[in-house]
Amino acid sequence: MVGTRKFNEEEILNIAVDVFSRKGFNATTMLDLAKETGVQRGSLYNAYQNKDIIFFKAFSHYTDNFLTFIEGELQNADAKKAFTQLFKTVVERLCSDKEVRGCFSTRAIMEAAQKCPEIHVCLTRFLDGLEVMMKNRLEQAIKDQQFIGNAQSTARYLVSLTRGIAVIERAYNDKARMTDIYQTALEFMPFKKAS
Amino acid sequence: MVGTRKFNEEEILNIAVDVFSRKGFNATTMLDLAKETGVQRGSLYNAYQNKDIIFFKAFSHYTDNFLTFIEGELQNADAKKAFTQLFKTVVERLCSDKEVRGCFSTRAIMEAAQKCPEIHVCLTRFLDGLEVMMKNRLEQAIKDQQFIGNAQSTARYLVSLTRGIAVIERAYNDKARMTDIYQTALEFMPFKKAS
DNA sequence: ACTAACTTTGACAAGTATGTCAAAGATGAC
DNA sequence: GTCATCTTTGACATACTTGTCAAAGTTAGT
Repeated sequence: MVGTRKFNEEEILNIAVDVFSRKGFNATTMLDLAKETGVQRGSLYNAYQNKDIIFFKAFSHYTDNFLTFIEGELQNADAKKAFTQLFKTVVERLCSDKEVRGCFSTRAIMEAAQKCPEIHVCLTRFLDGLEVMMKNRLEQAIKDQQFIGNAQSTARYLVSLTRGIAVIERAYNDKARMTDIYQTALEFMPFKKAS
Repeated sequence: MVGTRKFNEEEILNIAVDVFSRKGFNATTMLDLAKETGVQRGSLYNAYQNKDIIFFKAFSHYTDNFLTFIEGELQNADAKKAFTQLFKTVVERLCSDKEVRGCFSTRAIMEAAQKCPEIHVCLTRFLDGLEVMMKNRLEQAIKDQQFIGNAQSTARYLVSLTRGIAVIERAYNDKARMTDIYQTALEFMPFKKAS
């Protein structure tokens, strides 16, 4: 590669995720991104074509990380513990970091997905990925006789619940409340100890 | 009142709810609102001061309607049926109407609440209202021996679930999926027929 | 009919965001 | 060291949005 790029793409995308998370899609301008990344606006236009594409790449980057990270959380041999761990991590990721960050996939995405079909596809692909991951774990649990129910429906339900919790984060920014919610949900589910 | 206003406020607010629902808060301009309501931009600035205030009034109007409407849905003497009816109505309201409307309280609100504290308060008040309504119904169910559990936590959990379903609507716009989700959730809950 | 009080209307000014481009600056390949 | 190639930078033109205001229009009360 000649005339190489000066900035680190990974770094730029992480910052972009952060900015979009805080401000939302529409409220984030190219100037905002330029300021916060330290990369000139013109360079951003040169490297990516526009805001949509930066968002798309940032979101993809975020979801890839998120999914691979989450997958590890479901490893516990006890199904209920596995899902508890998953939700605990989701909540932690929602609340942690700088001030209030909110869930990237729920906030900015809703705005961006509307105007950009590619991003909408990216969103559903992410949710589908989450769903498949949970579904697989639930099927395993059923085999292990730790759970009885429809894996597909339950997975979709749990995905929906994670989105709901993300919204609650935005409204109340109260970790205890979010924890209470997923614990209540999991208590209702017919998990059993391995027999 | 002298020099009376020519437009009907109720009508304007309903249209505003619709426009904000479709476009989101930031993407909606005063010009959009003027075009769709048929009221000149200057008149809107005269009547309300800015977009925030129009949004605030529109949102309040929407939630007032929503809550009073929803309350009626919980009347069924059988607790499980009551909540099923509630979710059914929520889903119907999310999907019905013109094209995709999405949940006003989940989409535009997330954007607006961030920049405007008054709107944020309005949002939590709405969610709190929903929560109280559900909590009351759950307490009744406990008295009726139709449910066992913590009414407060369960109510919060169900509120979160309604938000999650609203997000799913945006992502998939699939009524069957949304129905499946709340049915799955309600099946998990320890409802009993009246004894 | 007149007036006071309010609304409507269109125009204006100022600020903000986008996207493009030419000139200048780097860098790897030869 | 030179060249071809890409990146960086700042400037520019365009378009959009906001908010304000004066002039004109309208209406209830007297």
